[in-house]
Amino acid sequence: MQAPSAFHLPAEGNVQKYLSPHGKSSEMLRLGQVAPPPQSPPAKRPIMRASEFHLSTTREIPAGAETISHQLMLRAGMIRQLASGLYTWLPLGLRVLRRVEQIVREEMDRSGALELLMPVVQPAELWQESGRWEQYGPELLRFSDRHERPFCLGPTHEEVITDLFRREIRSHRQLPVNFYQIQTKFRDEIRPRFGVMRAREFLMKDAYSFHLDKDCLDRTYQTMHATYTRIFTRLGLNFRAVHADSGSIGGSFSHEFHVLADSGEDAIAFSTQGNYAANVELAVALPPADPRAAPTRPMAEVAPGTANGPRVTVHWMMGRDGNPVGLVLREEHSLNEIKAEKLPQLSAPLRRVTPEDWARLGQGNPAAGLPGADMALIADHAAAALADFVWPGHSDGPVWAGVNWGRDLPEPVVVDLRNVVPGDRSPDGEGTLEIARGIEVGHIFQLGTKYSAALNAQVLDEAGQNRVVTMGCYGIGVSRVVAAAIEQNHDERGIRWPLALAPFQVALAPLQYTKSAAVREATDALYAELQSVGVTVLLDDRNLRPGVMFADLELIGIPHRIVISERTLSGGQVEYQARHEENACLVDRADILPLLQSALNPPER
RNA sequence: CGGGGUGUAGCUCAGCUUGGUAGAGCGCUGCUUUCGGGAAGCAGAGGUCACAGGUUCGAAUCCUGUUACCCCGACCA
Repeated sequence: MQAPSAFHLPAEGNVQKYLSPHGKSSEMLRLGQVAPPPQSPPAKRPIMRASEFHLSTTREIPAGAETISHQLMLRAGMIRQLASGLYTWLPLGLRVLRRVEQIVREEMDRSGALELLMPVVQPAELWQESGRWEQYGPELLRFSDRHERPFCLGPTHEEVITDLFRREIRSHRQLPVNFYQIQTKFRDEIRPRFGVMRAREFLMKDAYSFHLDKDCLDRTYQTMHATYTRIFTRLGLNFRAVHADSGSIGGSFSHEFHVLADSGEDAIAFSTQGNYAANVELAVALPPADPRAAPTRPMAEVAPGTANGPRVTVHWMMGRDGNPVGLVLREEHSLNEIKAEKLPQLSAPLRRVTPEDWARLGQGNPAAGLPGADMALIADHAAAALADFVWPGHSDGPVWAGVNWGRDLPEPVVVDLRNVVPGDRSPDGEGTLEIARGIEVGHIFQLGTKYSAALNAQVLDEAGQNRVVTMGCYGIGVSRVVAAAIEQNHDERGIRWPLALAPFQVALAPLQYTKSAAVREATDALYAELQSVGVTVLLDDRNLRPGVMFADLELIGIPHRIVISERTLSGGQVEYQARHEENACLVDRADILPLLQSALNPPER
């Protein structure tokens, strides 16, 4: 395209008058009012022909692609890897990415948030001001410009938005405000993997809201919760919003949005009957309903194989005071390190006691014996409720059976220490917990004043006093959503896009397109009809053997396929198959348009 | 950063142990026949065997170093 640089490109609706050699434009030219661009080529109709679209599929499973979404994105020709964690989006993949982006944008706009765009490159000063220049690890990619001034590539934009806010917003009357952007992020992940699922460079929607008080923040937070729910619903994904740990970004209150898929990296627990849902990292394990039973037998040292009774395991952690603390759980339960890290008795980055530590402390490994009364013990509720239990011995050595709290061991501090397991009582009291795998695609936080205080972002309140604003932040991993959608929607033949994400809604698959005039005419006519009612269509004019063409269209996951052949055309029919259906069906040519229109516009749920 | 693995044709891989100047399948180009589920025949194109150094008459192959990518652990949307 040769857009004449001296002129604005005409808006699409006005193209005609500029292009017409005889119409208004020449009059206008004569009148000397508007100089049309010289000989702009006619606007090209966006016919999507497979032969011109660079479909680039492969049969082989690419080496080094572990997850299904990564394999399928490579096989379907959606992405190509440039370097570790860096991907090019090919035309097919970009169409899907844009679909996600557009739905996110529409719903954010609808929520009242305002789109802006911030730089990827950020000056170190802001990060020094917030303290994160030092806090953030090596995943913050730092570099210097030609003047030796330090910069970083933005992994997130709290500093930049807070800086913008403090320069722009003066009065509480301008609040609340919620700014968002859809922008490339860079995190120098230690180990990028799973394709765009965990890339170093990725596309993210991040929003930041500003408020004078917590109530106002709460309202926007709820609005974002509802907005995210709308977004993932519109995307056609099976998802859940769960309570979450607020992680390193800090803050008090947060929800994660997970796309459910067996390959997900996170475990999420949710109530079978109630509304409770939480990341397993955070899910509360209720104490057993029944109190501890009384001891019934004496403690005895026995061989490991002969011990009867419930067993416990002990995790020795370094305490804040430098002495070991034993964390006791039932053997069938696993330690929740997030919960453990929050215990005031333990050192803040959790650290296991090493053999060297024991030696330095002048103590033998207590796994070789029962801990004495001077050893600090913290037990999980479930372990604390045991009686006559088995205490572990040293490797193959003897164990202690018939052990009881208070009699053979000091009464422990009792807390929630373990990961929940399926069948646990739900913390909301309704039903029991189930556990599913999820892929985190969204996260909403109440940040509080962490950044606004550090960067001194204040507004004047009603009383004319300066007040530090309180903030929320709301992220969606846009590029990750694409991969997550595939993890959730695929079969042995390839991708099965939810309609909202599909790169094309309909594929036309003519047989003998270049040989049969009847097929070509019928196909072109159908193409034009579909396009005129706004359906996105891919016309596979590659004249491939049917098997190859079908396999390609199924691999790339187009939801609806119409096969046009002389055989069915002679009976006035075409063949229709939905991607998620097992079999095709014959449809009268006259019925195909209404059929597709109803398939593409399902009634509101 | 630890631990492990792999770099050979566009893709997936053999060849390396035992050194002798590089192969298969798929894909790609041309022609012919085929044409409703990844066709067949014929003819072709395509590789400084990741890079550098060394050993050797001779290195994809043996040695040393470097580098890239992948997998397992701590980070994260």
